Amino acid sequence: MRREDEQRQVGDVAKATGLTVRALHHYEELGLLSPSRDASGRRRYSSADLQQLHRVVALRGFGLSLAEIAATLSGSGPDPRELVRRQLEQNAERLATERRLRQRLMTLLDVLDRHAESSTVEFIDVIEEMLTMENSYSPEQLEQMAKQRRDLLERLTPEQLEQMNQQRREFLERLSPDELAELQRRRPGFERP
Amino acid sequence: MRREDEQRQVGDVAKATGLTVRALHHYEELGLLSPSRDASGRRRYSSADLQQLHRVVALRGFGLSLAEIAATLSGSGPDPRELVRRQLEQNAERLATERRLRQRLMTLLDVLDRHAESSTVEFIDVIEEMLTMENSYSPEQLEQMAKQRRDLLERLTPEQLEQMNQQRREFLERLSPDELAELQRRRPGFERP
DNA sequence: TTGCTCCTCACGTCACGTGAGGTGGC
DNA sequence: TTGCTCCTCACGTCACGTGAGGTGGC
Repeated sequence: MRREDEQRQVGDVAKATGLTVRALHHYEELGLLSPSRDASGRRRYSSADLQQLHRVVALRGFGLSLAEIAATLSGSGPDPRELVRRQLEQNAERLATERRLRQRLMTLLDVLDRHAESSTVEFIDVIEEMLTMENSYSPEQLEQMAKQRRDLLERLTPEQLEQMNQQRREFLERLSPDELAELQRRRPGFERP
Repeated sequence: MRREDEQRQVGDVAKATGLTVRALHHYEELGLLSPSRDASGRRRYSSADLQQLHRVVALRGFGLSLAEIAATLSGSGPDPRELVRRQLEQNAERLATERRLRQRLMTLLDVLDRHAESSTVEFIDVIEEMLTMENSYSPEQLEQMAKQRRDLLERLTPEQLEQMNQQRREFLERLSPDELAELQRRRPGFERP
């Protein structure tokens, strides 16, 4: 019999769980796991160790930090419901952050696609323009604008696209000389209508 | 005249931008910013420095790392469109991760709310149960289950809640002795129907 | 003897936070 | 002289990644 007591080595555990050996060492350093050692000093994971490890992995999967996991498993952490609610709050914040970023990126991509010759210099110019826009418009207005743009672009026929270009030309023609100068100052490569 | 050439000190810049002095030092260490120094060695930020700083902040706002910002501003980075597309991909991944986490957390909160006496021990037990569930059910199934549960809970009348409890009792009665034993093994505090 | 797995340091990552200890400006 | 702002180290954070250099097991 190779393994008398079903004690796995660290490499086996790593393969079975998808964790790295280093991660297992790390969890042990933090006291989350305490496998025994054999005569030669090698770690031996019993089924109880594996169960403990699964708890760690489970809690990590719910977004807890390793310190929070240690507190939870030792019973010194906050009430479970409270814990989960906090995680949900943090998750909601991160979701909101990522959604805002997505809005900004999509708007930026729209602008870049509209702008044929987009060198890096112009790219930065566009970004600065977006910044000033974001400072002068409310987030709701910007979100609405981005949404409309996306909805439109998704269902555009060639005729509609031509119509858009027509509207753009009309928009440019309605600008006062001062406004046009301002636009050209901010966009050096901008063609006159 | 206090400020002859409109050169701001690092503290002024920090206040005006909402960044910390340390962050400004850090950007300078990375070569993102190079304010001049006055006779006594203090940093002086010209309007050109401030513009450069605004570019850094803008790009950071689009999710770029400071190294990516350095590459972009020096022109050695990838094409702007490609850059934005990559950011969108990473953003989509993070969004998906956060949405999955949210599903898991809400399902967990549902289970905890259903479970009156939720000590930490039982909490971990519930989590382990969810883990085995997640391994035996497909993500779609779980998502569907969580969704249904949430939709239901949002519109429950007291009568419907009683009906749910009734269904739960019936479910438990339909279990074989073996299945019931299994359930009790996994949930020590579980009451018999 | 040769691989293979294991061991223990110990530095690196990323964007700063946080003192420590000291100096010039108003 | 007293605050105030500034300066430069330099270590800490978080969850490991990544060698380095060495030893025991099959």
